[in-house]
Amino acid sequence: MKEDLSCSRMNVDIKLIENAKSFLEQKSIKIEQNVKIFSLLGNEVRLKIIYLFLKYEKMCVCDLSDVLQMKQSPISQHLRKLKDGGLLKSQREGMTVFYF
Amino acid sequence: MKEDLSCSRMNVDIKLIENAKSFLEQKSIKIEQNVKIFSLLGNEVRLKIIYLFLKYEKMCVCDLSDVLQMKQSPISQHLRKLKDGGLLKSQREGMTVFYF
DNA sequence: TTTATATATTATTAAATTAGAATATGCTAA
DNA sequence: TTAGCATATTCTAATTTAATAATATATAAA
Repeated sequence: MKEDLSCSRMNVDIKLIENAKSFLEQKSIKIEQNVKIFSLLGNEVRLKIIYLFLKYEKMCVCDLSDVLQMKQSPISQHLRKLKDGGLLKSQREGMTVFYF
Repeated sequence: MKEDLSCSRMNVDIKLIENAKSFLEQKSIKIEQNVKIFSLLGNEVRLKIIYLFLKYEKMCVCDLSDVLQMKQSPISQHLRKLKDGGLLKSQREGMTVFYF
């Protein structure tokens, strides 16, 4: 065990280290899921989109493009990521696709 | 106004667009702060560190290095980011620096 | 003082993320 | 059918992020 330690300190709590490792192992799925969600929200454009939906219920890609003053392409890409991450849904109404 | 629109749709709700813009403007500081926090948590190593501190109160850089099985340098850098972001504090005890 | 240990910082490189341009797809209406 | 508009996808360039290696700093003990 000792060979794996990063520091040669005398008073290492090996129990703690092993305990902590298995704790992370247990939580690994939850952690991965949360990393995904946090990294989605950790982008300014995407967080703005989420804020907008908390207030406005639904908007189309054009609306978001106008509000955020960005090209339609990156907006569409961000929306896809949010949708893939389960944070948004979409619904087509004629030519227009609404997200909510 | 119309020239700024990304799409030439007929039934744009200009009021909505303008309202949404100023809404984001109002929230901009909060949004920026939250983006920062979310992006800190949106990294697997950093989120694991936070999980560990939710359970173990305090650990030193060596402990984290052993638990996460990573070199001391990246751990130290992640800790600094978390500290800069206000999510952790540190305290030196002799040669050892504890974070909590 | 010198030596050893824990942590921090800096520089470099590799990988991931992002915006925009170009193009493709899907729907509607003429 | 064709034309036009909204959205999606793909590709590329620029930026950001992260890990490593090397070096520096800080503390403690000999």
